[in-house]
Amino acid sequence: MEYVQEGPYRFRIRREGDMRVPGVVFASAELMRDAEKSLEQVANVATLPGIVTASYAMPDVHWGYGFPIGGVAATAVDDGGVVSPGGVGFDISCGVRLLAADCDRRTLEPVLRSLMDGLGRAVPRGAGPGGLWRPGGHQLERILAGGSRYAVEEGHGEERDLWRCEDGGHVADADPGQVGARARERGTGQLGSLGSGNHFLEVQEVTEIYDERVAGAFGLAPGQVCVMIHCGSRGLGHQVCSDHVRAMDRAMARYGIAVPDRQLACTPVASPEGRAYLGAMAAAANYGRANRQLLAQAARRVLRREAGARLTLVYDVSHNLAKVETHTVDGEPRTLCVHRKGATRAFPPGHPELPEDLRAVGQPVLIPGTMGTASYVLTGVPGGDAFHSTCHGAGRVMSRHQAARTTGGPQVRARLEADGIAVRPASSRGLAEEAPEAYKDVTAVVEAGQGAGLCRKVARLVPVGVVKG
DNA sequence: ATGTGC
Repeated sequence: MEYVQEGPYRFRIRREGDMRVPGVVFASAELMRDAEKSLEQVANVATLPGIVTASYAMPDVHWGYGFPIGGVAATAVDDGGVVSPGGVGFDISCGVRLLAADCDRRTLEPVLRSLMDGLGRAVPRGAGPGGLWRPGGHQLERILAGGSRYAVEEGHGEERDLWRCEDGGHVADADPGQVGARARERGTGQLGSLGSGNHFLEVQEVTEIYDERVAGAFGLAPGQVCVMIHCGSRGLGHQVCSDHVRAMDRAMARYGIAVPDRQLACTPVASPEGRAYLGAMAAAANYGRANRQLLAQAARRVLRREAGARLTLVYDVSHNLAKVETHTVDGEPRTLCVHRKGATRAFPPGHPELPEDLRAVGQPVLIPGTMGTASYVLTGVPGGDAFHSTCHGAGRVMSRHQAARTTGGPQVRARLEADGIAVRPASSRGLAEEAPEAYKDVTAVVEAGQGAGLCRKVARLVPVGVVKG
């Protein structure tokens, strides 16, 4: 796939063939070498009906189901624009929650071992069922409609948490009726669990602040202990995606839509199938939000008991979601369905959807690294391209299989512990698959995002202890 | 990501 460099962190794939818009990749020249493998997918997305401006790729882009992971695509709702489950991904509303503790790393040191043991016991993880709260009666229905808001109403959190959640903790327009029986069955036994793969709960330390004013508004200071949670909607989201991909695949032809890859199955946002998917997706997103809310409560209990520390929510944001938003296109305000898959919303200062106490500084953007490396807190910037979006993490360079062949669980654990990082893994193989060298350099990814004018660095956090899915 | 496959 051919491309031209347009700036130090910007590359363009020229519009040709069935592409309706060009492709734009935000990356350094070095990251572009990894990105090259998924440019075909960036170009395929550019053919979708109603797509506006460009098919975007973030610096951590890699191959995904239909759409690349690290892709952003917006379609015009009033102009036949489509919605595609592949543009959200299987793990609907997968995202990150960051909590700040009222203590620093030094005070934690003497209790670190018992703290990690406590977290290891308290946090359900790994493949399959097992969660903190098995919803009974109409509770699952309420979770699908109410997300974190309902979890807090049921006593799993503080009212203030909701101020610091994207969408106030629950996505409006959820339609639980579009979540099938199988998805519900899978979801009932997994609420309040990390899952597996790159999902984790980490105890971290703030080691660097790049912007004191913004960090202060986020509630972050040097040396401070934080807890970062990265997880999604488990089997429920996965089943919702599978069910609606199948339905759209069957319905697509009736709308006269042809796509270069079946995995791009889509129908107009305004079609019954499009509405059904968006309603089910919002319900799965609410399940994902409640999931992170419950895990945060478990972390709070353990930190209180083992370290006498209190956790305050910094923010909770998804990096797998489609949302109907208003953006200016060619000088006109347009209603767009913005697909962010492995891409994080990054609203700039002054955005009306931000809570009042964050309005002056912008939205916290939470970027999880790998087990052995740093994570970052960023903020949105004025004029940010790609419909106010940026990267979502390091992004894989090695397949799971390749990583497990290269190293073993015990080696990964030994290396991390030599670096002073305590590990509580779900499985040894999983640990090997998640070896830091299987990922890109998260620092290079974040630098490229900032260089491209998509976001700005606020703080760097390093792992102290990892509870691994 | 995922009861790691249709």
